[in-house]
This record gives sequence, C-alpha cells and structure tokens, in this order.
Amino acid sequence: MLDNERLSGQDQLIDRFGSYFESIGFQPIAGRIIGLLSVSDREELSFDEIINRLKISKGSASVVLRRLVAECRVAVVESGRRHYYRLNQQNLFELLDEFERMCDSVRYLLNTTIDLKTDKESSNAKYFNQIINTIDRYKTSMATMRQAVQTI
Amino acid sequence: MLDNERLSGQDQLIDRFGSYFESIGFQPIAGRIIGLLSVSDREELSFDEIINRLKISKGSASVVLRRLVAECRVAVVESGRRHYYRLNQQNLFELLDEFERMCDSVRYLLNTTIDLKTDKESSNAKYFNQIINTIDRYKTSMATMRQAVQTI
DNA sequence: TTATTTGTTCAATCGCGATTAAACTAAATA
DNA sequence: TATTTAGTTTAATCGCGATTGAACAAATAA
Repeated sequence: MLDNERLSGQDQLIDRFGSYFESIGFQPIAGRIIGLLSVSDREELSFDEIINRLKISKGSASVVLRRLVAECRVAVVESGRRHYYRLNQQNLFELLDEFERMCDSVRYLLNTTIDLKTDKESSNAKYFNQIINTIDRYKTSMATMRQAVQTI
Repeated sequence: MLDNERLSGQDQLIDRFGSYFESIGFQPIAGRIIGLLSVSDREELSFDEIINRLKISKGSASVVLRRLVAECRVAVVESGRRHYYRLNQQNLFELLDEFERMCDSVRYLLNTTIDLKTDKESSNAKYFNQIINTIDRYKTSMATMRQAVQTI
C-alpha cells in the first residue's frame, strides 16, 4: 500500500471514529481526536500536530482535550513547554460496562412502571416482565463471559 | 396507594422514559409519548388524550407520532375520525440487537484501523486486537443466551 | 349544504451546544 | 530584560434540531 493511500485512508477513518463517538454522545471534535490518536502511526502527538491535522482551532482543541484527559480517555505528557497526547487504553470491558449500566436503568424503569400499574396482568405489564427476565438472563450470561475472558 | 399518588408517580416515570429515550437518540417528545403509552392504565390513548396529558402542541404530536408509527414503535388504530395509539410490543431482543450492531461497527472500525497501521505490533494495535477478541467472545456468548431464552 | 371536529402542514422561532477568534497568561529562550 | 512560543479563556457566532402556532384539508354531523 502506498503511503498517500494510507494517509487518506486514515483521514476517512478519523471521520468514522468521529461519527461513532458522536453517536454515543461525544462532541464531534472529541471523537475525531480519539480517532486521530487511534489511527496515526506515531501514538503520541503534540497539541500542534493535532490542531494542524484536524484543522481545528486552538480553543476547541484546548477545551476538548482537557475534558478527554479528565475522563481518562486520553493521557497527557508534558515535555518542555509542549504537551503530548496519547490514547489511554482503558478497561477492555468499557463498552460492556456502559451497556450493562443502561440495562440496569431500563430494568429499574420497567419495574417501577409495573409497580404503578393497577392491572399487573395487563398486556404491557406482561411484556415488561418478559423484558426484565431477558435482561436478567443477559446479565448472568455476561458475568460468566467476563470470568472466562479474565481467567485466560 | 392513593390514586393521585399513582398519577403523579406516572408523570415522573413519563419524564424518566423521556430522558432515557432522549439519551439513545429520540426526540424528547417521542420519549415522553412512549413513556405515557407505557405507564398509563388504559393502553390505548387518543391523539387528544396524548396532547392534553403531555401538554404538547398538535403539530409536534402529529409529526412525532407519524415517525413512531413508521418505526413500528407505536401502533395506530383508526376509529371514526379519531386515531388511537398503543405501544407496539417489539422483539424482546431489540435492546441487544441494537447493541450488537454497535459492536459490529466498532469491530469493523478497529479492524480497518489495524489494517492501516505500518506497525501491527504497536501498543494501540495490540490493544485494538484485544477489544476485537472480547467482542467476538461476547457475540458467541449472546448467541448461546438467545437460544436458551427462545427454547423455553 | 354548512358547521364542527380531527389531525396535518409548514413557516417562524426558540434554545442550546459546538466552534472560532482574539485577547491573554505563563514559560522558555535570546 | 525583551521576545517568542504554547496553550487557555471567554465573548460572540454559527448551525441545527425541537417545538409551536396558525392556516389548511378531510371527514363527519347537523
């Protein structure tokens, strides 16, 4: 593969990282920064390199990077008067953790809904109970899988 | 439980349904409509009942309901010149389906990223490979669980 | 036919997060 | 000390989706 093919491929990927992270609630620029730190050949990039490659203002880069560092998604290294950034490799199960929290909140919501029903045998009440059962099975299944992965 | 306690409890729940659905990309009003159809005692509500209880304009109700019907989240029954709406009970695995689609897209993104790396042994490349493995195990685990639920 | 009810359409507005530009601070260099 | 470099702060703007209001269409009732 030619080098310029790789570079333009990287640019496309950066945008797709951006779209993905935007879809899960990140600022567009935050997603593209994570994308850049993920795809670039060097894994540690300076503030300047980031704003130049992504064509973003110093202001937004500063704000967004501070937030990404606070959220432990990006690590920063200070060297001289420059800051260098790299992807923070988080817990492998981060994606699943997030999803399980969501399942928990849905489960609680449905449970509370059923509690408030006068007719616990109504069609919706039964449907919600089925969902709750499925969530419980899912969580059992996940606990097993996590153990399996961790004990390898 | 007193009836007015139940009604104000329902109102709170409606807002929490709203927040949840908003967090996964729905319009605020769409989430509250789904909430209302989920918590209300009668499971079939007219256009009028919806806009009155949620205090929203006819315009937004009309647009949002059309969309919810198109997405098969809500079913509509026409009776005389009135429209009645009810929650559409979807596939039990809807939540998981959505999540698995997300896993697939992450997996593809990471795979493509690794393909473009010059150094496949770089720290990030290795990390991405681990995530891909975890996703694969997750999917296997899910397939098993789905079968278990379905054969009951 | 005329009046009323039910819901739709669409232009206008509202609100709000994302982004930038430019002034500013702090640190290093000359 | 003066100057340059690196990054921060913040006021202003931009863009865009959500929501409303009011005119409009369609169907029923009188």
